[in-house]
Amino acid sequence: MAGFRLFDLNPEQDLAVRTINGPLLILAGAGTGKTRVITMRVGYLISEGVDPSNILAVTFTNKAATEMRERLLGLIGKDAAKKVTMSTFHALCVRILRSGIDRLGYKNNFSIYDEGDQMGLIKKIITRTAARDEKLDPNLAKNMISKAKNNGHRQPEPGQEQSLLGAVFAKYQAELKTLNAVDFDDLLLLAVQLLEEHEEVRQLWQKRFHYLMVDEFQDTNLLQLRLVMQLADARNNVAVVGDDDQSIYGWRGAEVTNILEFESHFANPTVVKLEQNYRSTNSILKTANKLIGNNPRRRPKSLWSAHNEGEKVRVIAMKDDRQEAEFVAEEIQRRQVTEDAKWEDFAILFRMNAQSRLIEQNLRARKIPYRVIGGKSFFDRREVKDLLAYASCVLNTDDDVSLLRIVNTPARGMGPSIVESAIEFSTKARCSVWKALQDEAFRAELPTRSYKAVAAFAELVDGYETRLNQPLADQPAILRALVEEVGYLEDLRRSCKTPEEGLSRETNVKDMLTAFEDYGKRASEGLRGFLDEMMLRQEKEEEKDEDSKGTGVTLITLHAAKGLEFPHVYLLGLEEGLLPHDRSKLEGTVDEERRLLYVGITRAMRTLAMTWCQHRIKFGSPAPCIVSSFLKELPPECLDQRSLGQLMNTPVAQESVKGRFDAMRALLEQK
DNA sequence: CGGTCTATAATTTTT
DNA sequence: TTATAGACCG
Repeated sequence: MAGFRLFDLNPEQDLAVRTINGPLLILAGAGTGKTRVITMRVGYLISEGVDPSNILAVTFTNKAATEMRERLLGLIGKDAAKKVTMSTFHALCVRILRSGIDRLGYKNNFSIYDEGDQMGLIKKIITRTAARDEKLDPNLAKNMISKAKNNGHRQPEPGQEQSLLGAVFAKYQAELKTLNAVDFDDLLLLAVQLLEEHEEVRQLWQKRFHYLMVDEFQDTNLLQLRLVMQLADARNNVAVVGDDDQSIYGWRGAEVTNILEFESHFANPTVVKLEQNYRSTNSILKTANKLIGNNPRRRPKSLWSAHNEGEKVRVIAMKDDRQEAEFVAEEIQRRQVTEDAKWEDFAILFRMNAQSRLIEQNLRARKIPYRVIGGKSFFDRREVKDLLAYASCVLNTDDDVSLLRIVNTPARGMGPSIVESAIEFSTKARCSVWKALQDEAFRAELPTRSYKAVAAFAELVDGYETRLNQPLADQPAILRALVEEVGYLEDLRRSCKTPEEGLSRETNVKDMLTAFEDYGKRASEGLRGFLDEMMLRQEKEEEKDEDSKGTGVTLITLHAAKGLEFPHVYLLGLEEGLLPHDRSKLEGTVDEERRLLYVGITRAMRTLAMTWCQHRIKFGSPAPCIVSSFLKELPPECLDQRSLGQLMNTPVAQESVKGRFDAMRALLEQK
């Protein structure tokens, strides 16, 4: 590719882009142009003669992958960009597994279980396994199993098999295998196993990718590291980008040590630090630097900016959470007018989702448009899951969880008693429920009516399975026909309380069917591929329709805010117990809470206000709060600390003339 | 069988 | 306060 130019890169960015051979660690602080460096580097690789199809860029989220693809498209053009593999860890693992999981005793048409499916299965196993006096929180079990798997364990540790948790773990794994299903953790676990244990598979993939790039490396867990190590061949062309100071997913299994001890995983890497920040004022950056400097075990970094100091970071004490919400809403409303700002320029950050409620009320009362990021997944919707379950069930009839979900939806005479006995039979015969339903020995026990219902259901599924698997089958049409034949939409409407709800659910189903048709036009993997994509894209409600983007004030948790930036940020609830959260002290993860605040602070471009309350309503009743200990770690010279009362007494005109005078007064007030 | 009542617990959530 | 899960009753 002739004429590719590296423009507007600072010396460190330039080094990161030009270092193409051997391990490379890019420590990219917040707002240092990370994505730009990654895409530029891909462009540079290609300009140096690397075949784009030999490049693999891995991200955590679909959103990041999409963004990178778009940026790359603008940089190197459609043809080359399309050949670069840009994928999430999980999607990559699906690709690896679809073409080789049979070596591990699964069938290549395996189903993918999301957390809901996983939970259902675990609950079932617990009730089946636990003795009468034993209890196990399914949620806890799920987390423990997930943690174990993310540490590379496919079964309970020796000695653990006797405990209920160990037994459940073992049974869960075994059951998944008979169901020919894998959960999200398995995708990584099994892909790593496949690569580690099967030389020929490993070589195949190593031959495929010569240059690896991993984004958000601080969030990788043990398995993801192992995956990268397996994919890297002897050339070890592994470039990772990340920031240990922004590692906030330790509780989900992320290993900060992956990035802290990069040198021990990939020998003699080039290490590049990106410290020039293009996002924030120096007041904000100094505040962030000082805070994070209190963390032990980090790669020292110090963000700086060519911007000026900017306004001081405000720290405002509130009487209570009501006042806090009122203040933020009022001020945003005022600033939107007086500072000629857009609603989109403001973001309100908090530790817990519960904190957003009061804010929402206040914003609504003032008719301020806002959007709440996070919340429930689109895929948690009943009708969406039902449709996916129908599809999954027909593609992999052994998928009990999906089968049980739709076996009597809509009602077709397959009531709980039949289902119960089918499950019982399947447990005894150690087969899937589907096999049980087909087994004459099982059917023989049933009364005539039930027998007929089972036979009809079996015929239905069987028929569609055959139709779908025919070569050149018009799969979208077949899926549509299935939905039609079972009368799903009618049943859905009937089960809804209001017509509006029914309509919205119906629309969701139709949208999915349309999405499948669209998928068929751009991909060749058929319903299986579509399902994979759906399962791995557990996107949230608000991400679904693009037009909802960019409208209004953003309400978001600190976790979800990583990677985003806003001109004006309000960071709420800087209180001991909230941030750092009480639980973090118990679990000894206060460092991570500090990083969380660090992430929050570094989201702000121009102004940042942090608030804390003397009282906050917790679980219905007001509780006294004390200011977060983190606040003492911030540099006083960058702060403008006051109580709300003091703020109100400041004339509006003076407020915009912040500077020396304010600083002096703040100093005096501190005493 | 399905709806309603009551006890219980209470971060964060990329796939 | 509120969400949710399991118990309980019509």
